[in-house]
Amino acid sequence: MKTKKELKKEIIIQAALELFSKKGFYTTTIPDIAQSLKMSVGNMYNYFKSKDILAKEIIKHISHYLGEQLKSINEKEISTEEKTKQIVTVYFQTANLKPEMIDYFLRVFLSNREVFKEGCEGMICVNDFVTEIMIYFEDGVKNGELRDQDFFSAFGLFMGYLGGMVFLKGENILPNNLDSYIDDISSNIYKALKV
Amino acid sequence: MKTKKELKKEIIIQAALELFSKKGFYTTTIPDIAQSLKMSVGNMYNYFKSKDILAKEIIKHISHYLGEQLKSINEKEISTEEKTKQIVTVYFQTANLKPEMIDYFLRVFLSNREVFKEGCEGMICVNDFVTEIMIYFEDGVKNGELRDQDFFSAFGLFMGYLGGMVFLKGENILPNNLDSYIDDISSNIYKALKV
Amino acid sequence: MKTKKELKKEIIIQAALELFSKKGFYTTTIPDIAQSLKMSVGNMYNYFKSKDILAKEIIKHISHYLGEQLKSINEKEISTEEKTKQIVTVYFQTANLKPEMIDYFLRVFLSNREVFKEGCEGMICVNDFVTEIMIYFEDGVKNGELRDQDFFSAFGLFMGYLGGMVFLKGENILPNNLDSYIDDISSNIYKALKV
Amino acid sequence: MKTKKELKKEIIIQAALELFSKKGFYTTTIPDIAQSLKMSVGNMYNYFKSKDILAKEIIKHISHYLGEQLKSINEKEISTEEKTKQIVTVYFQTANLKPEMIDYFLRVFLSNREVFKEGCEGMICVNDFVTEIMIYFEDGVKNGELRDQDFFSAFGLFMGYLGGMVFLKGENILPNNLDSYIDDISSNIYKALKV
DNA sequence: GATGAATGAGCTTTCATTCAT
DNA sequence: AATGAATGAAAGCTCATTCAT
Repeated sequence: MKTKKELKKEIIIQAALELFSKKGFYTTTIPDIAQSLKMSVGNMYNYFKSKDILAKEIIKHISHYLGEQLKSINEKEISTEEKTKQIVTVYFQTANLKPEMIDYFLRVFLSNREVFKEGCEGMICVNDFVTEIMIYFEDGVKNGELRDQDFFSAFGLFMGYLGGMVFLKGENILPNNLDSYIDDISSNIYKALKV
Repeated sequence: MKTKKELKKEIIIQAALELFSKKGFYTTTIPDIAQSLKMSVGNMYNYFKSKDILAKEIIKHISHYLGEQLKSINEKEISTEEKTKQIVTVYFQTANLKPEMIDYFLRVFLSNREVFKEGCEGMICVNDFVTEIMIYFEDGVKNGELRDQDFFSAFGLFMGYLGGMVFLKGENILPNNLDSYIDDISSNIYKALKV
Repeated sequence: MKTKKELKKEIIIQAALELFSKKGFYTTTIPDIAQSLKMSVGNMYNYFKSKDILAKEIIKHISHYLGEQLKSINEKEISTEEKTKQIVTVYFQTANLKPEMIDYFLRVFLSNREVFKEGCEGMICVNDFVTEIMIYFEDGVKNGELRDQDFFSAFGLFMGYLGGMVFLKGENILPNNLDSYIDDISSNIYKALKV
Repeated sequence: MKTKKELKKEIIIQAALELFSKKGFYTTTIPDIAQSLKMSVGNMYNYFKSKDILAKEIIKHISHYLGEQLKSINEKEISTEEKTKQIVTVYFQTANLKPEMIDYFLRVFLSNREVFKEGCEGMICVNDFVTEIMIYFEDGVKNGELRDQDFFSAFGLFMGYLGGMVFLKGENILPNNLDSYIDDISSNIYKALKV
């Protein structure tokens, strides 16, 4: 069971996540976060020893959340083609319902290497999420639906494509909402990856 | 002919581009840039009135450079399939030879929206580049090779995919060098977009 | 009752007032003020959000102080002639005992309009003080001692004259101390204003 | 006859006077002045060795100009009462036609002591002007119209009063234009000074 | 005389972090 | 756990002045 302290940490993570994703890492200050929680600056440091550490906890939190979503898809008894569509759907749903998560991933985690350099080497901090994509891919290859190409080429396609679309949406460049692209995009991806 | 001042501006742009892409926008200071050029801080401001303005000039510079590359491909009398491959090749070549450009695009321009908000609305600052992708796509549709889908879906695929791969490379996650993925990736993209 | 923070703000106001009036607004730096209080520069900003805001608080403080002095004179049951003399006396006393106040008024507030433009429109920031002069004048007119001329003409005489004398004193141009002029000056003023 | 250099110096003085009086001494930069004259920054320094020196030349220029005006009044064969009125008139006329002069006097010269400390000790830089006021006063005493009081008390009244009125005008506080106050004010002054 | 690039000291302001309470 | 005052380093930017041309 979660301790009181753990619960408060989660509340802080959520508030910080929203601010970082909206305003950027460097333009969000610790006082900003504290104030949004009506908490004192000093007390924040009782929960997270530094701004950087907080940032790293957030990306782990996001990775865990997304990983859980994908896991439940991977466990279904459906074709890889269908899984592809469901993953795209879940990703866009998250972008719609919890846009701060995807934004954080794209604009904070991927962009501020210096912050995550120590403590998130490789893909440590997004392990939960990457692992599930890997499982999706390997299952697809095993069951004969997907070509056995280099995993990273497939991963780059998947993540780059989806990230790119959410990014374009965030810039108000897309004429339609994300959902309307689900068919096109999952079809594009599946065509690219299938045998 | 370029004035002395214009030449110096380009030298500054190059130095700043390298530092921003390597260390990030907020962690690179004007003194950093000045020092790397053995120039005084004050004099920097004779060329660019603010750090933000410098950042915007850089992205325009990059967009122009990439746009020119793509333009020469678009003008060739070759199939869209071949163009696809050449675009991927040029992009990865740039990522190899001038990695700071792609990095800047991915990690500075796309991530620090507050910096580019004013002055780069929509895609103004990357117009040269986006236009060429648009031409590539429309030509492909016209000559019957590509499906007539929403441009942004295609654009997101292209840019997200390539950006994602370069990103993974930057993280030292890819086991092989970028060139070795050219065939896989251009083939994946073409499969995704063709009729 | 005053909070600790309010008390500290007053201490800062006093220190800044002394420095601004002695050295001028632009030639006094925030580090100067902080150092005179053995306080850190950053902490100054916990009390006043900017140098300009500090300057505005100071003039309000002075106006309030002088206003209170005049108020107690206005409330006395004495002739306007006597009031005139007492006002001159109080003004010169302040110039002697708290010269920084009169100096600030003359040399910082009246001279650096760009600083006080926003937030001190009209006479907002010196309202307490001006109001009492207005009451003095109107009472004098009502009781038949003073001519009913345009208030500003009378105000300009009063304030210009007194300010001018203090200024001359500050320049070490006056051969005698201010007090020795009280009779001459209050008599000059009264002669100028009486019916 | 004036040399070319002297003429150019006067042009610079006029431009600087306008800017200093409008924007203040510290908020007007040498580039500002140079630009307003379409002159290079470096060349400015061929005429005035520093910003401070320029400021001092300007006040001497103003004092000379006003002194000439007063001199012509002092030389007239008219009563001191009439002279009083003419002096007020000339002062207000200047405030209307060349407001930058009076503004400079009030807001730059009188307020930024640190600038004029060296080189304008006492009243050196405004000697021409003060001398004429002194002559006006002494003549008035000699011919029996004015009381023989301390000169500075009279001077403070005159200058403080007039300065105060122009100041109030500059603040848009006076409901009427300055000319309409001439009678009131010269009468107030004369009443204050006469025997 | 004229130009304007170059210098560098110094300013205001911010902010992660600490610490006394 | 909680507060928020305090610290101090560092950032972006300005500007009087100089100097090579």
